[in-house]
Amino acid sequence: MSRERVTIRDVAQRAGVSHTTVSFVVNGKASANISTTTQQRVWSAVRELDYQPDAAAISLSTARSNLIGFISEDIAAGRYAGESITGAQEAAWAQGKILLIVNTGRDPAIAAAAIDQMRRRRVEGLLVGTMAHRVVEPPAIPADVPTVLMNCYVPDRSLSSVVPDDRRGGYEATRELATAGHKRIGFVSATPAFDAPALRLAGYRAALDEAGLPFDPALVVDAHWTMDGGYAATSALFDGADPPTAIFAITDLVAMGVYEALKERRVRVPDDVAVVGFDNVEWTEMMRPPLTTMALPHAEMGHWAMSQLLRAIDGDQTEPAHARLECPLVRRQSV
Amino acid sequence: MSRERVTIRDVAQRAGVSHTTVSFVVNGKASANISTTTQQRVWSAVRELDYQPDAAAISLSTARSNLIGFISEDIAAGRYAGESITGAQEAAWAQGKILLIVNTGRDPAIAAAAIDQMRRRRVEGLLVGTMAHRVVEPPAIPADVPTVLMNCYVPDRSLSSVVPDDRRGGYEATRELATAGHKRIGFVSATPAFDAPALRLAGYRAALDEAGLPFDPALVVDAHWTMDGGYAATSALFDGADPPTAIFAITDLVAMGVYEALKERRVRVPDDVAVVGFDNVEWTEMMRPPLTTMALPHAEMGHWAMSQLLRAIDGDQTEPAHARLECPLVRRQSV
DNA sequence: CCGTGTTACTAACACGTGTTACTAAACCGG
DNA sequence: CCGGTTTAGTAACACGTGTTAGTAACACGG
Repeated sequence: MSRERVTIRDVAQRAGVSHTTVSFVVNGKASANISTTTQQRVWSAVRELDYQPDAAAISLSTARSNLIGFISEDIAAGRYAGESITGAQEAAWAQGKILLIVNTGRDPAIAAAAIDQMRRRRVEGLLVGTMAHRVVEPPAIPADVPTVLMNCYVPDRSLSSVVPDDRRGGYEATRELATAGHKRIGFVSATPAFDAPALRLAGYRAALDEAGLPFDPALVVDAHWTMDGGYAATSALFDGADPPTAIFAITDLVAMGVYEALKERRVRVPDDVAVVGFDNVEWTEMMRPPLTTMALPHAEMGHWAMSQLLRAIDGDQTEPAHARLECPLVRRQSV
Repeated sequence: MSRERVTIRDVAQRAGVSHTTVSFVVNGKASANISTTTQQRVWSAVRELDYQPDAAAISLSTARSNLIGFISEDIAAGRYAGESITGAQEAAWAQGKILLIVNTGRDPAIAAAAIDQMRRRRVEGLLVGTMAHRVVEPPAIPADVPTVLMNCYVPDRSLSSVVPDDRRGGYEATRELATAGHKRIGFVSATPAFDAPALRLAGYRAALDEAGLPFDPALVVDAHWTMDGGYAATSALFDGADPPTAIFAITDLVAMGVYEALKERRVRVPDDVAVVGFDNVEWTEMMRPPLTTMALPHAEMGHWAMSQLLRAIDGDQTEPAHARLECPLVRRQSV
């Protein structure tokens, strides 16, 4: 309020040089031009006046904003968005880029307005993330701003994207159970419009094959994507003949329902039946027993997406790239 | 990449007017100046060229960035940051302001660099949020950028702040138990360097007083701020003479430990002992029975903070303001 | 003393917008 | 037809930086 802004010209005046010289010194382009003594004079003037270059002026002049847009579907639902932001920021920070974040709350109007804002702000690239691994409509993004999708992808693969490797996750989860000696492994699945279920099922079958176990359709039950769903599906499984000795649950939430059903039947975990979940949500370690589960690599996806984006911005990479990131197995005590 | 940016001058040329006229029309300052027909010509040129004003140029020219800085301590820990962001963005969106978010991860170096960035970017205001309700060092923010603290405050109250009303939360939690007829209400507390414990304890005592119940120090036990802490404290309580019939747990996490200890002793919730938690973390509804708890108003704090900030930016409010926001009781089945 | 580099800078323009001060034309009452 | 007022617009500058092209001073070999 009190004092005016310090501009590059104030610094120049104080150092007794032109503003051009200050610009050269501050931006490190002084190597061959400016004498050492002058550079020192400039730097001390900068320090004395506490000079901060104006980002807007720089953007205008250089046509580089150093801004990265981050559009998230639902930033308040669980930790996923926070983790991707953390990962993305970490990769961006070193390059002096900063994140402009908009939470759309799944409202297409807000999403459209957000993209507009991003264009006005001249973001150098765009990160778009969804909560669940799924296919999305190509967002209405101008072709000249590089974009990377997180946890989702477009049908024609024309935009870079990074997703969790759900198939391998399903494989590893099942293998963990097979390795523990289980012969009858149930899969409590669910069928929303996401990609995860089919992929995890494929991984489940691959692991059975590898272990020489037969695939028994009776062991695969569809549940609702909820705790009650897991409860009901497990009950059905155990009401049938020859129930499983291990269960792979499509989701930690579903696994919670599995636990409920098992407890009700006085079936102990992991002694009588082993359970593996998926997602590694924050409360899995508080389940009794703590749930062994597959972690979703949100932070890693954020990091990968940003690294890829930075490459695209620098022009090092013009073709869209795609990655499937590993879902690490988190061993706890349910197997 | 292909086509050049369309500027205000392109629009002007297409509409056959000066760029000044376009500026007037676009910014709605044309009321008394520009004829209706000219305005229409300008608007259609804008649409035909898909003109988007350059935010950097506007910032430079008007000295208004329409940016709000948001500095968060740990954006990936739980939902708290996501909720505040949602609330803050909601309030900012209507005014065309957008959020510049930095996650410090509690690293003072990053926090300092973040504030530097914010200054360069000419943010119009700053929101600073912490995970736990506590006092903080005044951040090194230039005096001329309005700031609002979320979930924390500075000792001298020189910066606006909004915090949860933990005292009232403790009061309501305890009253809920007293109203249900409980005469001996235990308080499983904890003593980290946050403000919540003392405030909630004060509320607890106030509610006891109001209900005409005596304060018995033996019913207040200190636990670690963990699940095991809650377990140990509860065990101690029930090993003593005359155990409580209800427990107010300082935290949902602690309440989880309380549940554990009660289950082990075959004490049923809520039939034998009622429990109330605090925080309303996402998995409370998955506890058995679902936990009655006090919700932390993160989204509301974000909203309040942003509204306050916008008032300060507009100059409507020059004195720092402070708010304590209610923690709503979320009734489930543990009482 | 002359030409040729080299060193150490600076003048001037560009970036895209907002805004103030000014003008040319039209209108209007007498 | 004339002076004043309104209408409709524009020229020119400001914002703060980056950058290109150019210059003055000096060294140096011949």
